[in-house]
Amino acid sequence: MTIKEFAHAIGVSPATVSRALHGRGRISETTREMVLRRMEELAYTPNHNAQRLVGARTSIVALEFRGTPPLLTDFYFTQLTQGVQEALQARDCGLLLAAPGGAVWRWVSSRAVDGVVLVGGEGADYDAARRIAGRAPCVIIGHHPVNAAPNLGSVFVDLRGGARQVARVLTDRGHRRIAFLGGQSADAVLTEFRSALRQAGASLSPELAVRAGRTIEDGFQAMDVLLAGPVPPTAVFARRDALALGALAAARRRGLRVPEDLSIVGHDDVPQVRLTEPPLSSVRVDCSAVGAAAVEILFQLLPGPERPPCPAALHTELVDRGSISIPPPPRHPV
Amino acid sequence: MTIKEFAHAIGVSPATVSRALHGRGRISETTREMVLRRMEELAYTPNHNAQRLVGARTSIVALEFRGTPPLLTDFYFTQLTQGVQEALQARDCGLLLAAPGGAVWRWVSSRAVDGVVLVGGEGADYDAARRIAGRAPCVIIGHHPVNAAPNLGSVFVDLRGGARQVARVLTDRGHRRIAFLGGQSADAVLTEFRSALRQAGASLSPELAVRAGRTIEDGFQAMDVLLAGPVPPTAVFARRDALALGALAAARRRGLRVPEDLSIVGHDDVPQVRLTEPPLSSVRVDCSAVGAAAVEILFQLLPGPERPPCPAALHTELVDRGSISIPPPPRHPV
DNA sequence: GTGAAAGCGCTAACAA
DNA sequence: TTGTTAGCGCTTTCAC
Repeated sequence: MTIKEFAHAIGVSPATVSRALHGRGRISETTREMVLRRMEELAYTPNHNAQRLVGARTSIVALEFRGTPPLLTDFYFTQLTQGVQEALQARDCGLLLAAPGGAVWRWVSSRAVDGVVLVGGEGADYDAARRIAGRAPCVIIGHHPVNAAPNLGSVFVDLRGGARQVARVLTDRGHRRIAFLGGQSADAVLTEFRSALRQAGASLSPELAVRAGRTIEDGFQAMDVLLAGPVPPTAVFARRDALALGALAAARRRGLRVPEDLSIVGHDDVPQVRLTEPPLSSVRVDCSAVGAAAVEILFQLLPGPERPPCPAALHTELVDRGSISIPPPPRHPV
Repeated sequence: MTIKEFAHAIGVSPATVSRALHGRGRISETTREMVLRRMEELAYTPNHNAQRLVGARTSIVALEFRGTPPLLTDFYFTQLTQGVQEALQARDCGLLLAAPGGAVWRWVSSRAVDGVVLVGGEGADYDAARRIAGRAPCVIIGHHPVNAAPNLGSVFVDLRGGARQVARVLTDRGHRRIAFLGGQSADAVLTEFRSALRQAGASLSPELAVRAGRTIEDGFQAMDVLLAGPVPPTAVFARRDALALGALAAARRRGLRVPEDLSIVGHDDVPQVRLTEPPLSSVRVDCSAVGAAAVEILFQLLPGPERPPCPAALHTELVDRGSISIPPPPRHPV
């Protein structure tokens, strides 16, 4: 049923129906109610495409994940998506899940969506974001605030807090030989962890900062090598929980007790870390909140490109579940 | 840029541009190539809404999850979504992730999408599916084939194979006292498991068929009660991996070895079951394939409501990782 | 093989 | 307060 047919059926003009529908324009409360009521009865729904064609308000937002495809990080994907989903739903907006690899551009340029949330992987994604922002409001989620640009907002997870906390807890309990697993050398977690250790009078030995991959197997390998070294670490901080799980397995394989012989801390706090024995301590990132924040910013951007976007920061914190202990007495004189 | 402006800019009529774009209608190869080339140059993209308004081909499909929100089952969500996503991408279609609770109806009735994949929870969802099918092609994913209806297809996971396999493996290894955790009494897994046990000369004692919940904690509680009984089971089949994980914990708590003292088999094969010691055997369901199959069916439905839809079945199979053993020698005379 | 024109369903000026 | 009308950008007959 079209608006014309419907309007005719209830004895008003299309314009009146439209006005009743949006509350805009002058219309009497009586007519408005009548139209709305009969809309229910006749099950009339306005055509979404026609509405968008004439430039109606924003109704669909696209979400795209850049960067490496999810791994154990499925949790990340689920949580973030759910956060975005719920926030959009509260605003009566739909979520278009764009395929990885730049599909979002198609939806933006064809005006199928009127906003974009981009989950950034690496640096190059910022260029993509700026390009998109030229066409529609865009919010990029990353680990760093983005230079303000018209139509471009950003939400970033400030990874430093959690890293600092881990450094503090480990050093406080007396650890001095501490390892770090995973992450690029420019990674914020590593950087912050290293400097926090230094501040605490400890330090991160170069041979204990391992650039591992992202799987459990990677974590196992890396930890196994470390434990085979002359002076193995008494604690390890893994940039991803998967690596931490691998480290746990490696320790077990060598007959080490966790946390008595080796303290382990992960990062991201995926559900899996609660299943091990002992449950692993991990740095929590509230992905759902990140998604919600992104939508929040996006809607601040909507009024127009004039408004200067303000990057929103979310912080991380250590959740200690008991895989951290004091270091064991040295087996070799150091 | 509109088609009019673009057409004018390259010296042809809008109609020609449209023809070049779709390959339909009479158009010379030369013009076609020229238009396409200049489209790239001038970065013209047709307006998606206008295209849909005039009733163009299908370009967006909605996906909605009914039923209980994901738990440990996040994996289910991720995999299924990914399967749907990839299949749609291959057909150059977009994915609208509808909010749980019926949001999909809005997108269908407003013609924002031209197809729907519904992931059913309980029975009532079939009515919703039929209602949707009245407006747009719809495929429902469930555990049972759906009565053919115009415009309505179905993909179902045939749960029987896996259940039968579990029954066979357990009885073959000599188990006679076997427990079942979770699931409604009408659940296909339970039904099939019971009848397969019977065929093998074993049986499922009523007191060992426990209607547990869906969390790890639920599994722990239920298993704990069973193990406290006078003649505890030597093997347990859990309807969900979460329950199996709980059962494992309960066994551990009582000092039982797995699988020597208690064999455990889960269902769904979520990644978590590989992390335990020993890794749990589980019945695998290929959710990604289910999603892809749904899209496949959906596109068979598109030509029109005439075509009779044929329910697609996917089967389950046991993945044995080593949490199944022969039963321990009886501690009490039976 | 190509162009002109009608119309998809809606909103927003402008009239009444 | 309500109705009339002119497009929004596209596809698709129908002429040429």
